[in-house]
This record gives sequence, structure tokens and C-alpha cells, in this order.
Amino acid sequence: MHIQFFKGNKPLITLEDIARKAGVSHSTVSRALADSSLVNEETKERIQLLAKEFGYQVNQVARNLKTRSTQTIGLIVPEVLNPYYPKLIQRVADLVRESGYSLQLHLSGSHQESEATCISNLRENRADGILLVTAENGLVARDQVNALVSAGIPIVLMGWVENADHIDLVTGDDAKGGAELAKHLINFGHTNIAIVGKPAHRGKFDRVFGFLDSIQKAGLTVPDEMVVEAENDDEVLTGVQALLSLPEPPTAIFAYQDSLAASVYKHLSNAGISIPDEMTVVGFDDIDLASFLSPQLTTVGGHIEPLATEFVKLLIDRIRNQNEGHEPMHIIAVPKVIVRSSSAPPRITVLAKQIAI
Amino acid sequence: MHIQFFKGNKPLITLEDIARKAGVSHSTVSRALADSSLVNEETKERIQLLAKEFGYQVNQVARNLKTRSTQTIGLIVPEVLNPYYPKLIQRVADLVRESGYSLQLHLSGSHQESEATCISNLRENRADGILLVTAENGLVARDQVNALVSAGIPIVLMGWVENADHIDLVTGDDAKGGAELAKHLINFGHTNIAIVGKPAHRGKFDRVFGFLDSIQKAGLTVPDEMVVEAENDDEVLTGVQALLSLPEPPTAIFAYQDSLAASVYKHLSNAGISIPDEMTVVGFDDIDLASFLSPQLTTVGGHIEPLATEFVKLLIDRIRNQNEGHEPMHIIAVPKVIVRSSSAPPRITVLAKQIAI
DNA sequence: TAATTTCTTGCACACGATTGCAAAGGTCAG
DNA sequence: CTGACCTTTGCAATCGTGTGCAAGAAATTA
Repeated sequence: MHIQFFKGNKPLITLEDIARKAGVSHSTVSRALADSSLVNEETKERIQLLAKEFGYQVNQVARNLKTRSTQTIGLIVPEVLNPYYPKLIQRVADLVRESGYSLQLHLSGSHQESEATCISNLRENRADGILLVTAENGLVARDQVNALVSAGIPIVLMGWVENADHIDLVTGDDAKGGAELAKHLINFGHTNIAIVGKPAHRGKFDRVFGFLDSIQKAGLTVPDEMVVEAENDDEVLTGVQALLSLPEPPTAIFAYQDSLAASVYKHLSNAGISIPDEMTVVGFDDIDLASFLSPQLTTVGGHIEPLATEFVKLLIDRIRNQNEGHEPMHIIAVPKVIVRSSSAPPRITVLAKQIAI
Repeated sequence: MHIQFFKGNKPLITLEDIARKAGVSHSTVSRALADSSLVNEETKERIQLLAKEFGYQVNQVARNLKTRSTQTIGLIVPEVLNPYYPKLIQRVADLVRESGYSLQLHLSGSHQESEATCISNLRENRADGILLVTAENGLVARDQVNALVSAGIPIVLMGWVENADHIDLVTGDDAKGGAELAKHLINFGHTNIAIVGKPAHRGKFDRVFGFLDSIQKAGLTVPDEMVVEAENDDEVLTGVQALLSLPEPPTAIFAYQDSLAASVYKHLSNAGISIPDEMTVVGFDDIDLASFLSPQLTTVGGHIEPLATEFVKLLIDRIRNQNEGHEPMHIIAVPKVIVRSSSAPPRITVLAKQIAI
């Protein structure tokens, strides 16, 4: 015969337990701990003392069921290895905490559950609201998000999403940032500019789009052979080599992300090319790495913090005022060019050097 | 008169709703969705279809209350800006997800709630288990952790903690790593070695302790003026300047963390000193940054992944076998020296160069 | 003193699921 | 035809809170 052992958890102390010890009903204990005015001051204190003494801890699960609210916010992020996201998470976590909510973190990236699974999971767990940071390839779980919106569950998106007029959205104006960055290079007198980065998915809201737009408005062009598609260190290596062996190598390289800029640094250094004298390098995002590189990287950023703040504020506002109808908001933050030491006017061109040798 | 508006959330679909539509009782629906053999195949299919059609989503809150388990694991981490932690989080999140749990993330650092608050929060929310990564100053919430242990709530610590024989613990042998790193430098022939880093809190389990131990066993010493306490970029600057202006500057610098090593890089570069020819620099932790620096940083690491794996595995094992008594486990991973390009035998010493000028 | 108001407290139900137990209906063998 | 057995279903209790309502006690007023 199989004897049923006591399975795990000692039964935790409940309202009922405290009630028995205090000689009152569990309702009174509940009210006393909520500091309700419906309870006599003396008994209230007696109960609170007793609760503390026996280490009573509310069962939030039960409370959540009753109150139909979990005080939990779901945060969906593609991954955390790209330092851009931790920066965001830290800020979001701070704000969420300050507002009295807990944070349920889900990673939607590669080895993880997809956006859709994350959302479904958060719905089942009755999160009060959802913060969804889209990956670089845009919003994947569009149907699920629409479902949330029409179910009246608060959700705010971060990142650019097309046809999202009905959804609350917070995003950086990457195109504008890209444009400013291009102007920075043009002002220095660069005319031979290369781009190293991922294929752009986000159409005319992409940093590359703004960058190219600005270039063209200045009467310049970036020929196809000056655009390298690279997503990792190896691909950057190949790309940089290709650029350097062009008949007319670039005098400046725009890297799609700071981390790619770091790879560019490495390979230029291996090739014996100095930054910024022989090559200007600029990035995008202003991750911490940018100021650790030497020379420090000129990049675009400064908008993550305010963006994260609006992200959380907006969601919490939606949670708190669910009854009041509202127009969907689109908050757009414009990033700035952060000029450091990796950009300068073209001086010794790689071409000139090659000829000299 | 104040009219009570309907507050927020449309009432979600419950078992009862599906039951009504299917003309059965909610118990049958519950069983059908759980694919129980107690339900007739046809009705089961009919119910499952109906549930899908109306987009039924279990209310996990209710389920949790009834089953006394939340399928949630709490992860407490000091912060996420130090890239060491995201690396850990990513791995933990993967494993937790794979095992069918959700992750509740809490940051115990500075602007955040303290360890104790995190723990209490997770207890109230009835997390099935807790993963606690201690900050560099060790375990703060010792009392709360002890309370968890004696309440039989599964918890695993990560990081070195003294007097923790009764607690499950996973940690890297930093002292051993430090010792190996010192040997690496000694083998290259360095005798003038400096240390840049935080004050060590963890006594004889600290990386610096192991480092110094190894140095001494080789018959060398690190005099006081060669030890710089620095926690941020500015302090490193001051420290590096002090080191360089010593009568006999070091030929190698051991930075307590990779991020500090990056600062050292920057200031050496500003001072026109080349790595590794004029100065060897080594770090600790092997964060991504380490391979992006140029020259790539020699450091110590490679144990985060296996450590994270054991971290989660151990906790889940404890959760699943709570009834069976067990001896507390201490899992210790030994990190390795990862030799890259920032370390070399002393060649041109700073001293020689100064004399030459 | 009686009526009314004010304080306190407990009862009982609800939140939405899971699950032991009983019962209804069907099948089959004796 | 009856009893035993199996299959399928519903009833009802339970998890731990929160809260409307009623009721009892105490205090106030007429």
C-alpha cells in the first residue's frame, strides 16, 4: 500500500489562523490588516500584533482571485544580451516597482517562446497590463495584440509598428536620428560613406532610411558596394575587408548598432587603420560600450530613459483609468547625436595611404 | 448621484460559460480541457472545440489557488546594467521557460527594493521557488533566507555566502580563478603587478585573495601602493595616473572586473601607453565587452553558463521533490583563464620609456 | 424609559478553478 | 430478470481572500 506523505509546503498561516488566535472571525482580521475604520482600534492593534508575531503573509493568489487584479505587469523583450535591453529593463523595473507592481519578464527571442506565447501566458496569469518591446523585425504577434486591445486589456508597444493607429505606442524616431548622424558626417566633409549593418526592415522609419535620405538631400550617394549587410562579428570582418579593398575606400563608416561599431573597430585595428584619423566610425544606440571603446564612439542616443519612462507611465495610466475611453497615443522621442572622439574630418584617406606605399 | 460605471475588464470567459454553451457542468469542462479519461471522447472534443472557438483562457490565478502552486520562479538579481547579469538572466530565463515555469524578476539593487522586500514579495505571491543572486557585498537578507529554508520553500543562492551550510548554493570559485590568473602573469615574467578594483568583501573566497595568494606563493609581493581601490571610471583614471607616476610603475594590471579593465584601457590609451607591449592588462568575468576591446582582453570566465544551468536545475529539483528530505548542496564551478591579446611578457616598460625620454 | 443612531462584528457568498464521491445510465453475464 | 460492473456526468466542497448585509451592543437623544 502506498502511504501518502505530506507533500511539501507546510501549510502557511492564513487569515483564519490569526482569527482563531485572536478569537474573532476572519473577516475582522482581513479588515484589521487592511487598516479599515470598521474595526475597533484596540482589536485592530491586537490583531496586527498577532499577525506580525506569527509572520502572517497575505496570500496574494487568493487576493488576486477575489479582487480581479494581480498588480503585475508583463514585460516582453526579445532578449537581454544586447545591452540596449538591460538599459531599458532597469528603468522599467524601477518605475514598475515604484508604482507598486511586480514585473513578469518574458523573453520572446530565438530560443524562447514567441511573442504570441508570451502574451497568452500573461493573459492566463491575468497580468494587469503588458509592455511589449518589438524585435527588430517588427511586431510578430499582431493578431494577439489586436485581441488584447479589443478585450480592453492595457498594452503598450515599444518600437516602430506600422498600421498601429489603434494601439498605444512609444518609439524613438530613428529616422530622424539617422538623418542627424548623416549631417554630422557631411559637415565634417565626408563624401565617401559606407554603411555596415543589418538589413533594414522598418521601411521609412528606419535609421538607415533617414541616414540615406539626409545623404541624398546633400547631393551625395551611397553606392551599393558601400553597403554591407552584417549581423555578427564575422560578417563585419568580411564586410570591412571588402570596403577597404574597394578602388575608393570610404572615409567614414556608419554602423547600424554600437555593437557592430565595436566589431568595426576591432577589424580596423587589425588592419592597422587608426580611428578617427584614417577612418571615422559612428554607431547608434549609445550603449555603455560606446564610451568604453577607445576612441570613444560617436553615436546616437539619449532617448532610452525618457522613452522607458513614458512606456511605463502610459501603461499604468491605462490600467488605472480603464473605464474612461481614450484615444490611442503615439509617443515619439527624438534621439540626439552624441559626438565623441571617433568622428573627425577625413585626413589621411586609406586610398592615399595605399598609394603612398 | 454617482453612477457606477462598469469598471474595466470585460468579464473573461470562464469554465462555467463554456459549460453552459456545451450543456454540461463546469466540472466536465475542466476535465475535458485537462484531457481527462473520465470524459467521453465525443463530448471532450466538442468542449475543446467550443473552448477554442470562444477563446477560453484558463484563469491561472484561480488554478493556482486551488492547486497551491503557481508554476512561477522568482529571480532576484542586484541589477542588470552590469553585463554579467544579463548573461545569467538569459540562460536562467531559457531554462525556466523550458521547464514550464514563469519568471518573476526582481532587482534588489540601489534604487530598488532590498533583497528582503523581494523575498517577501515573492512569498506573498507564492512563487514555487526562489533564485537569489547575492550582490558583491554578500547575502544581506540572511534572516529571510533562513526563514524560507525552515519553511521548506525551495531557494537556491548564487554567489559566495559564508556560514551557509544549510542552504543550497551555487558559486564560482573566484579565488581559484584569481590564482590561475596570477600564475598566467607570473609565467610571462611579470613581477611588478598592480591591482585595480573594488575593495574585496568576500574574504578568502575573493578573486583578489586567490590572486595575492598565488603571487605570494611565487615569492613575489604586491605592495600597497600598487593596489588601487576604484569603482568607477573616474576613480580608475586617478588610480592609473597614480600607478604610472610611481618610481617603478607596474608592467601588468589586474582589473577586478572587465568593465574596470575597459576603463584602464581608455586611460592607458590616453596616456599613450600601448597594450600589451608596454602594459599587460587582464580582467575578470569575460563579459561580451572583453572580446570587443582591442586588443581583446585576457580575462577569467566561462563558468556563468554551467553555473546558471546548475542554478535552475537544482531549484527545480527541489521544487519537484519537496517531500524527500535532502542534504543541502554546494555546487562550485571553477572558471578558466581565457587568454587573449592583452597579456604578454613585459617588453618596453613604462619606466624604460620614461628614462629614454 | 424608549427610540434612534453609531460602532463593531460575524455570516455568508463570491472569485474560478480542481477533484472526491455519488449517482445515473448502459452493458453484460448468470 | 437481476445484480454486478463500467462509463460518464454532476454535486458539492475547497483553496484564502474581500465585502455587502444584518445583527448585536453601546451610546446618544428625545
